[in-house]
Amino acid sequence: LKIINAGGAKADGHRHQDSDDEKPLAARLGINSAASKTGDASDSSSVESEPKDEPEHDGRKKWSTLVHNGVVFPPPYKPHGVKMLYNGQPVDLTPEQEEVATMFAVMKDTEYASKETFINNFFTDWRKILGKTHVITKFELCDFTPIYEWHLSEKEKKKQMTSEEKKASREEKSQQDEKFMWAFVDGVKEKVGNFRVEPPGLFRGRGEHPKMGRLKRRIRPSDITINIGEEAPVPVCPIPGESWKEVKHDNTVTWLACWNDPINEKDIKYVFLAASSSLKGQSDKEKYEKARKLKDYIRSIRANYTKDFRSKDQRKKQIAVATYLIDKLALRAGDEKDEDEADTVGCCTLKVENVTCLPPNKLQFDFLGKDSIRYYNTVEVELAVYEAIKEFCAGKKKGGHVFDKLDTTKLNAHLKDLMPGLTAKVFRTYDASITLDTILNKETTDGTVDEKAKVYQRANKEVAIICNHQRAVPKSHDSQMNKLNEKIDELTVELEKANKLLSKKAKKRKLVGSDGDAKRRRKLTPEMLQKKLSQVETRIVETDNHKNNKEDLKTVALGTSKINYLDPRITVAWCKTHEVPIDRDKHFTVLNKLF
DNA sequence: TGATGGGACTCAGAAACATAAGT
DNA sequence: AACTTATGTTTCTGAGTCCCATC
Repeated sequence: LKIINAGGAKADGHRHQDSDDEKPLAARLGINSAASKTGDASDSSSVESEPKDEPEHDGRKKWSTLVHNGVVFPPPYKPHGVKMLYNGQPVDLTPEQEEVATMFAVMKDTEYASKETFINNFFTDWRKILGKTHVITKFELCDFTPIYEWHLSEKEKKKQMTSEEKKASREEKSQQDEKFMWAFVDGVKEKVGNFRVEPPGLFRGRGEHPKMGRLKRRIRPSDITINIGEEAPVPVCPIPGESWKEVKHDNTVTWLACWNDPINEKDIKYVFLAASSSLKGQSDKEKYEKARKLKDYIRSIRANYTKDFRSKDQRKKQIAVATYLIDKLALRAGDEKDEDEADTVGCCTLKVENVTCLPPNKLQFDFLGKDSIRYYNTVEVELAVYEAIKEFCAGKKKGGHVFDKLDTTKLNAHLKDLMPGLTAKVFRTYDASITLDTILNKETTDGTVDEKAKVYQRANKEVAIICNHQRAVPKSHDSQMNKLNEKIDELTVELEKANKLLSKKAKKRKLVGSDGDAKRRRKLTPEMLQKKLSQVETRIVETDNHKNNKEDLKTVALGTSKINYLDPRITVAWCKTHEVPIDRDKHFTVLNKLF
């Protein structure tokens, strides 16, 4: 399968995928699924993993004892007393009213501040706090500038603190947080992830979220459920006179505390352990293990869906085509979404306007996916798939689902029949592993560690592109590019100068003959000049590479794939065989210990 | 049998922050 | 040595996936 890039708004120019998908890994990893356990540890870059199944764990019980200290609440609001203007006049606000006004004022230089939905939602919620009789009734007459300026000066004050002061306040904070940072799971000290309760603020939904700007109210102890071992002391509620909503002892879950999301009361926010904890590490490992297992099944899975491309059963046909897309393009499953969320789609929820059929057999995808990130890609597909998509779209009006006989439940149920535990998202992990492994094996050469690290970054980049991990162009990008260009110009001038000097000397030398004395009298011998010349040359090349690399990665977010998709076992094995120190990367250093 | 909704977990990019590199 | 700036890391919290119970 060839994916022809049509040049997206972002992440353009480098989409491609190997048609030989599973070759490199399959060749070395499991030949047959069950017996491959011992066989696959032999190869250099294959991965050592002993699936040490914890016999204790029936899959439901997550811990036997759990001890922790609960959560940290944000400090109460401290009024600043700076008066905003209404219709040109300063207005008095209660601390509660001022708090919300400040939340808005502070967002002045974000995109949100100029979005209608955001403003409307904010103003509606604020007016509830202002009360019906308050002078403030029209947003247009509000002037938040005084508060914004107060905020700027506060920021400046913070910046002006000496590094000792900064360090001191940092240490004080971490001392306060210390007891909340750790939990004991079955007696083992583990890091807690987000022990801080989310502070109140204005909701910052991604994309065109209908609820953006709504007030996210303050969370109080009476909102919070604590989950802790039966034996463990219940954390003291840190706010005097208040108490927890509930204390549970549920060892089938891993969370330490939870509360209902104030924006969406049916959603729950959890306090979990950090990624470095063994509980998280274990499920991470299971994820990668499942992706590796898929290699043993992929051939038959592909045969299975290829057969169904022409099925008379429309549902079977849709499952086949959807699976094909998920396999080839690493699309997300695409759950159904609520009306009051941003309008985004995944595979199962693709709408007819998201896919364009380009004869003879190309499909152009254009839709907003998770986090409202645009997926824009033109792909050459098997003719049967092309025809099927055309048929699915035929006669449906805008907004209609391409896969109307399908949802993620049905799709996953079918995948489970093909391989135990298989779900749609496993294909993304699988794709990432294949890509990482293929590139590392194909492109790593004997060279410096830096050169090898560049190869790794290339692989990381390709995975990010396949997963469509994009980022906004960094604010400083243009200025950085300009600087690099200037640097290159400077160096080029220097190079030319040196070149001229050199040829002048060569001429002179010709005239004088190869007189050693004449040479030595000069401060710069031709040899020295030559050396300088090549130094400048390499610096130009280096700077140019650096520049191109930066431009190349300006819209690619490498972090997400590194953390969630790159199998640490592949990385660690590669580091070992190519003598790249693992501790060049903090993330893999941590995971190496964990895995 | 399938729709609906709740629950728990992974995955997501931005922003804040810390540190290293460059001047 | 003292800044400034680039880069790497952590925090934050929103947005998905997928499972299960219920009707």
